[in-house]
Amino acid sequence: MAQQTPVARVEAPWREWMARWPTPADLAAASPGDVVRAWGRLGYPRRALRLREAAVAMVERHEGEVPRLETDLLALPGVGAYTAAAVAAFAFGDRTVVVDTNVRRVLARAVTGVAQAAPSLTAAESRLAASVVPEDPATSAVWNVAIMELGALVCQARRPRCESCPLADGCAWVEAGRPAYEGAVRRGQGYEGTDRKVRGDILQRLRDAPNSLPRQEFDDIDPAEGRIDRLLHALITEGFVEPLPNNGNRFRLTR
DNA sequence: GAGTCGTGGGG
DNA sequence: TCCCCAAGACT
Repeated sequence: MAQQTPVARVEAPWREWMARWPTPADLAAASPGDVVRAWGRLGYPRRALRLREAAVAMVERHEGEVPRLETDLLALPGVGAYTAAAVAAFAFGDRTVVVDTNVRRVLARAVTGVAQAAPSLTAAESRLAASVVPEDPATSAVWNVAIMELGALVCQARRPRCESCPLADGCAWVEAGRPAYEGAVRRGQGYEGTDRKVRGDILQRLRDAPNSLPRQEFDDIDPAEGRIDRLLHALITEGFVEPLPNNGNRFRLTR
């Protein structure tokens, strides 16, 4: 849930989710529509589908348990390098190299001396991150938590709190006078008028509908000819939506 | 490797 | 108001 979504916004939906589906087997038994509804407006709803698929995989391949090995975690749907390392470290205390946006920013500043990390993770960053994780497993687990929290709470993107930072002494960025970022500009995401916005609007209506909706219910979402149908069918292909078996003009979240 | 994929809040 | 950014993953 926290992939690309602020942790503070995740907490409430996460608690409800865990109360409803405490184990992988519980989640695996839910329908795609149920999990997409419970996901609500957290964003990137395909994460909800993948989380459910991961639960299915855990039941099938890991006796309903969350696997401990990073390689097994990586093989789960929706689990990439960051999440696999994070689960192995935070849940099991193993020595992994956790590199998320917070860790990247802390290392960019404290070690490399620049205001922010590159737009996407580079090989050099991965090497740097690996080189600073302590060898001892127990110590490394604490390290991973600490550097990530430091980035989230102190070494923040918009407002670095260098006054209260334990690394301020010896921070390369502070020593350089906190120079502004001069690198490739992250391309603006943009949202209004994009496919993502329209997809989001379609899904929101389907989440809010207790049962199914006729195709015309989406007409006012976007004026472009054919766009609604194109995106609606993409959502069907991706497993979010299904047409009613006996009426192809009505749609609902997948049951 | 660049594009795509949601949504909301803080500066 | 607008813009940036948020515990990334996948194609």
